[in-house]
Amino acid sequence: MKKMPSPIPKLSDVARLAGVGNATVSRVLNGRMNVSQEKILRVTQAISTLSYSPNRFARSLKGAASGMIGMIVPSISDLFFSRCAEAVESVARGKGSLLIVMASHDDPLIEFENLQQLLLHRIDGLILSSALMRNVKLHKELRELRVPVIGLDRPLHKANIPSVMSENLEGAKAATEHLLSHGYRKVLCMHVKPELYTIRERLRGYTQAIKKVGLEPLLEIVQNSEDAEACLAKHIGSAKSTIAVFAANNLAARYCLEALRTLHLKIPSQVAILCFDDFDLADTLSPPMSVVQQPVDDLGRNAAELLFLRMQHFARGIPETNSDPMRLPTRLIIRESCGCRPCL
Amino acid sequence: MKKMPSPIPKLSDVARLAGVGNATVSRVLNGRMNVSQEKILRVTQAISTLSYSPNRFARSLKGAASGMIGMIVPSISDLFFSRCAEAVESVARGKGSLLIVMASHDDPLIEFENLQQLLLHRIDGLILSSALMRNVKLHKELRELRVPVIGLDRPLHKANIPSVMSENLEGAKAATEHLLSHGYRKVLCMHVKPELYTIRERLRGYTQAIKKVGLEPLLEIVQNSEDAEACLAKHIGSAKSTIAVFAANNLAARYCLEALRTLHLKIPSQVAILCFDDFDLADTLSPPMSVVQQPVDDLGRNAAELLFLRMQHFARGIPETNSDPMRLPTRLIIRESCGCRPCL
DNA sequence: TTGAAAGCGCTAACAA
DNA sequence: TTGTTAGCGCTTTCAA
Repeated sequence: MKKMPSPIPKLSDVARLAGVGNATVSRVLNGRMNVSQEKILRVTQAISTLSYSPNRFARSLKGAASGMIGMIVPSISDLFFSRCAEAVESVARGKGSLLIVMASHDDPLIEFENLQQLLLHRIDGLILSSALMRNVKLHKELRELRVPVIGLDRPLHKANIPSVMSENLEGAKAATEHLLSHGYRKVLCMHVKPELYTIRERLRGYTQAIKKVGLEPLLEIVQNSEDAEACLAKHIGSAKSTIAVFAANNLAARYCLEALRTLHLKIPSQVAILCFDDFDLADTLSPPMSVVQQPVDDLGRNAAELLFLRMQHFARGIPETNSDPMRLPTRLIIRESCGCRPCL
Repeated sequence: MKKMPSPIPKLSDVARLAGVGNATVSRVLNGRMNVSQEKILRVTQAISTLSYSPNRFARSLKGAASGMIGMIVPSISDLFFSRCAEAVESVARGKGSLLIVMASHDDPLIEFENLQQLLLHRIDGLILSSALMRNVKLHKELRELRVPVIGLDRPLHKANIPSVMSENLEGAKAATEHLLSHGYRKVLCMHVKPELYTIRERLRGYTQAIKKVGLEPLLEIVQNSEDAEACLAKHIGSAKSTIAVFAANNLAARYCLEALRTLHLKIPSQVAILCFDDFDLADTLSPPMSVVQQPVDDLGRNAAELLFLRMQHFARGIPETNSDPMRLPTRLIIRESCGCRPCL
């Protein structure tokens, strides 16, 4: 029985059709200079008539880059990370790379497994929002990696890895100062997950602003809307005047919002609120929510661009020079929930 | 100069250390049965002491699957698609596959390029929320693909490809019927992008419900909140009683919500509203929004599982039998915006 | 400027 | 049950 010719054309098919050697086709493919115009033409024609495209596996087996970068984030469906991922994908697309996104669900073990998977697939680089900052094992692993890594939203300088994040401290400080400028004497800070770097930074910013005016910081962890209710009840009890809440992220804001509804408290006349992290309906709520907006797209884009730069350096053997985090400024978006009147 | 031994161990390193032939290592790696217990042990030990893992490129060059599946969606940061993607990623992870997500931005050209990219990387399968249903070129392309494809949210039966989606028509019908059951005589349907299959189906469901009670359907395209305002003003003008709005997706609902706020109209006493697609703060709004909830995770999971099934069949040469869409039921979540009282 | 030929790391057919 | 060996499709010396 005769063997059918493979339906998928290969380099040697192109060579045969063009009447040249394999090496010449390869040279044309890779833009090497030392090929005559005539053969270049013959080869390119053969390529297009066969609609040939090179087999990436064979190339990569020979040492070429895989053309894929990885990204590990706590959650794919979280708006913050999905927007970052979209920005990263967009940059990657421009560089001819594909993006593989994996979710760690904030579990260091899953994160580690994801990392292994990505390495097995020989990604050329990695963007990592690491689940656990103090994970010594991971840090060691990362430092020994044969692949450039950029941190996103969470720092990795302990592993000597550069990262991109928002100015969490400054943003929180500005937000708190804004609330204080309204004259509120009682500004509390509701937050979740204080173990996260970003949250800790925001708490620090809040605390700095509060202490600067000689007040005492009121830090409250809220795990759900009931917590928020209790917290609100506690603080509003004695207050004749408006109290203010700085929510350290939009989950905390959500709990607070639910609590306010349950307690029938008016925003901002009884409780003013301002939260870190913009969210989808912030400007559609009544009243619209004032927020600290993170430059989400820029975070993703910068991380991606930094990564591709590192990958270039890495390929040429240029060592990492600088692992200081890149910090992007936030924007304070004043709407109405903080007590400001709508200004059009 | 002596050549440094490659720092990355290969199969032959394992073989040498274990004192066996390459083929034996390969057999152990692939779980072939005909290897003696003793050698299995020696090989596995050698593997772990070298912490060896096989080179995927070499394997794939030999014809093995790439261990990657692709997913093309209009937007990565859209909550609906990102949640689908998360579900797909989770299934893929369980099957030892990686997921590559690309955004088409609803542009058929980008979608086509993305598809080409994914094919060059030799994905084993594809989940596709196609930007253009009538794209003949794409359909032809898809039918000739050497890779199994599953549609998601948007049908591809014209390309003879199975897909997974919500019961858009039935969900919209039930929602409209619910609004009608409140006694509203004027139930309009605000929508965006009627060219989308899902929207068209929802409009059909709405229309069926309206006609069944002898009313005239009132279909209104709203591109922004000003449109929604105008539309609302027009319909509420003569109405002494409450009017109701069925928003065909959450974007339309958002425009409507903004319009209602601008016009100082009360929900649900003056305008009742119910929308297709749950969204993040639907239950935190005042009043909480009644919605038609899509089984987002199930959509993603089912699409992924269907894809892996197809991939298995495909590998064994079993032809596609059935390209009927799989339709998952929606849930009507009654909150307060439709006029129902809160029931705890 | 060109082509022949030697691998990249793996799998599988074939021999032993 | 084993090991030897010939490729998978490409890139890259090396020699012409």
